[in-house]
Amino acid sequence: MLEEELKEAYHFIFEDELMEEIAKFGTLKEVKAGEKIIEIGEYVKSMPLLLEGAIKILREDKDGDELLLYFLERGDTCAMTLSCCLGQTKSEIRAVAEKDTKLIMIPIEKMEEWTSKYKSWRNFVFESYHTRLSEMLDTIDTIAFLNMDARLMRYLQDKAKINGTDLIQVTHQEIAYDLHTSRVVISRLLKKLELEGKIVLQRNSIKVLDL
Amino acid sequence: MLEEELKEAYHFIFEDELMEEIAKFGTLKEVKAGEKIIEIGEYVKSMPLLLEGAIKILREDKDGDELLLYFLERGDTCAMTLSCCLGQTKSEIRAVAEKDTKLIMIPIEKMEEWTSKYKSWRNFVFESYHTRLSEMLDTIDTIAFLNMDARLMRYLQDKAKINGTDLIQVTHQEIAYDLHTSRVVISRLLKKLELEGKIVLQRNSIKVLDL
DNA sequence: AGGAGACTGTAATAAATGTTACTGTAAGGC
DNA sequence: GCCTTACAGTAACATTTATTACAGTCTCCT
Repeated sequence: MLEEELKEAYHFIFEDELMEEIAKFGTLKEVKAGEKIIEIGEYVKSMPLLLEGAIKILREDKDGDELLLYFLERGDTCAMTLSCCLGQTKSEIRAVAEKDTKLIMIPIEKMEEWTSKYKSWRNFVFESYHTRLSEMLDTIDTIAFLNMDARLMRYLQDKAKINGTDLIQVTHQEIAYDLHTSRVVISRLLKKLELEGKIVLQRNSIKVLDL
Repeated sequence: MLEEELKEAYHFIFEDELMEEIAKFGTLKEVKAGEKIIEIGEYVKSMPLLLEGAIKILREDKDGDELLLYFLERGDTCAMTLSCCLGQTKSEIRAVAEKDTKLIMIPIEKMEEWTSKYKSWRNFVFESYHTRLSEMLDTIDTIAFLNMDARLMRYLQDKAKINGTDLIQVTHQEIAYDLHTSRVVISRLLKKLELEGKIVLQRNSIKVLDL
């Protein structure tokens, strides 16, 4: 069953022999929405391949407040974690399941081995780094170039897309945490977006119209 | 002569055989301070290894305004460019020489070859990605978590470090460009920092005291 | 039913940043 | 010297974001 899902998500990328190795040495991990997967400062002993679900990656400031960096989806791996594995350093980010999620965990010893052995694996790793750097640039653009209302709108759109529905289950406070601002600011801007006809507000959820 | 500088900067990292290949296939490129090295949207046909000098990496918003991402120094390579080379995509950033700079340009065909052939090269590439991701996180922290006065102070310290002197040759307008704000804001904050005894202002230059 | 706690709306105010406008001064060309 | 231009200082004002405070409503628990 693991093999099937693995195949579905990754057989376009990896050669058969590597697929077998992954199935052999990887272990399945299932996480419920909201559960923490990696904490800042932790040593990472295995690398995740995402089979199903979604993960949000967060950064923390010195006061313990958060900032959402980006989401990971099926077929993604966490280049940040990858980076930690290879460098044997502590995690610089926190990872939390956005939905119920299935992962395959690859022990780091295999990473090095596969890197020299399989071209497809090397390409996957490079490709992951590339995607992640692009995503980080996007994050920087959003933070540096956009006002809070535009950031909020983008956040809602991302969230809608990730969850595959325009009805987002989230409180104002949670949004405030992700965008590193205060609940009052979010409530105010959400109300403005509602008046502009872009969203509809309900208790504990938001319907995104403008998609 | 190229070989000597190359050796000085990279012989800790690369095995002898690879050093020879680099010397053979790489071409020396010299850039004066202020000169543009890579432009956004350009296809990159070779990868730079920094021998000497410093490069600043910039991002641009839709109005053409800039934002400084980070500096590169000796021994660094531009993971962003690397990423572009491997993926055959356009550059997402602009690179400008911060000081007079010497580079070795590696043709991209060699990259793929060396990646499978030399372990030290693979490690270098992975290491570069790791460093770059960390640097990007740092940039995000600075933008997202700090006020403009703290960002300014950090900017001045970085710049002093890169140029190896506490007397920075720069105008308020240039700083404003790098930090993506206006000249007036920078002048105001610089004056405040001067009153706090952290810097001394002169025409076209700033002396950083608090280091 | 009643109470506690989470969630939302909103006003009032403060602080940070952005914008416009004007001044004075230094440097370089003629 | 005189003119032009770049650079820096600063005031006045606008906008954006942050903070504090409080009220109203919904949900769940007992």
